[in-house]
Amino acid sequence: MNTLLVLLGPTGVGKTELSLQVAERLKSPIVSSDSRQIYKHMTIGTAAPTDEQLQRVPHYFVEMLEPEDYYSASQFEDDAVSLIEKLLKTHPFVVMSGGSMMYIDAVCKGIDEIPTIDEKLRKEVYELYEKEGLDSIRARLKILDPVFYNQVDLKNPKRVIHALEICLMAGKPYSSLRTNPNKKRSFRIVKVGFTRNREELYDRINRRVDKMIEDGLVEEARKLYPKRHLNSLNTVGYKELFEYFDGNCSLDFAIEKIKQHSRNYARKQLTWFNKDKEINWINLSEGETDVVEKIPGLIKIHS
RNA sequence: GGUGCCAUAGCUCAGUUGGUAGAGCAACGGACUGAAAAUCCGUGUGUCCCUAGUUCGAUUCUUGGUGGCACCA
Repeated sequence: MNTLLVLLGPTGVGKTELSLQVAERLKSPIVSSDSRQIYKHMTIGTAAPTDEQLQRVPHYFVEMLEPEDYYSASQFEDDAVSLIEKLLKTHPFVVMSGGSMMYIDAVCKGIDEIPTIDEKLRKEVYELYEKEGLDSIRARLKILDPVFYNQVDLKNPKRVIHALEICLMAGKPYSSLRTNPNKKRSFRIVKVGFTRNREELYDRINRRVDKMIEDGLVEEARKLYPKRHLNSLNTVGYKELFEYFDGNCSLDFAIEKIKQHSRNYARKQLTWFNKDKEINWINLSEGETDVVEKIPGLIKIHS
């Protein structure tokens, strides 16, 4: 059966270059599972593949959207699954590479059918939140969906608000839509996770941020500054520089924060990935030689 | 050189009228199903600078050091 090889790992671990080598070896295209590299005009800050790297192997879902375009894990599920099925007709292997946890799970397990919230409703609910606070949102959710009310993290505004939005949009309780599908795909999935020892990973992240600054991240962020309120730009590497442009901190402070937030993000990714028992881990700090040659073996183990 | 102030968590600092201590940030751990690089939650033992004294008991008071800052020479 044709195989989707999922390559994942925390930011800065070295996925991009390794994925290219693996894809070249398997004669596979690369499907990116990165919720930020999917946007245009953010290439430096998201460490997107370079033009040269993009030419080595065909890539999908890289620099595809404008920052103002709406996108979601669910849309990614639809788009990526149908693309992968199509590619697997002519390729025995397709490599999917990226670190966006929810995007990866959306493709591997699927997510529930939930109506898309239209802008008007979202605005209304947010205005209610601004005016009356979270308590009011909670109270409404409790009436519309007492089941989910008891499950949700009531301190997390985004979750509570979103649940209410869904209830209003769907005309039924959010909990009734949460079926935890675990959809079966028409292709085999093998997951390989790249990791490194913490200290080394952090060191790589710090150095990569310095390199981004050298490569012109400040100028890139400056051009995007007018669009700062877009969700796509609520992103490490940009939001800190926007604070600097606002005059709220020095450039050096912003750079330190970018490093720190990137490290925090890497840690969060590892927390998420550690729960996934299907991942075959490769620790790149442990003198692994010829990782690329190891991958086909891993694929066989699971066939 | 003299005088004054300061020395407490990785950092910035609070505090204990003498009963061995706590905030913010960092760090670490966790949650996560249509905005996810988002959003949220949990975790605080540290020679309270060193030394000698007073005391049942000192991080807290006193002596003497050491280091830092300020002012005066």
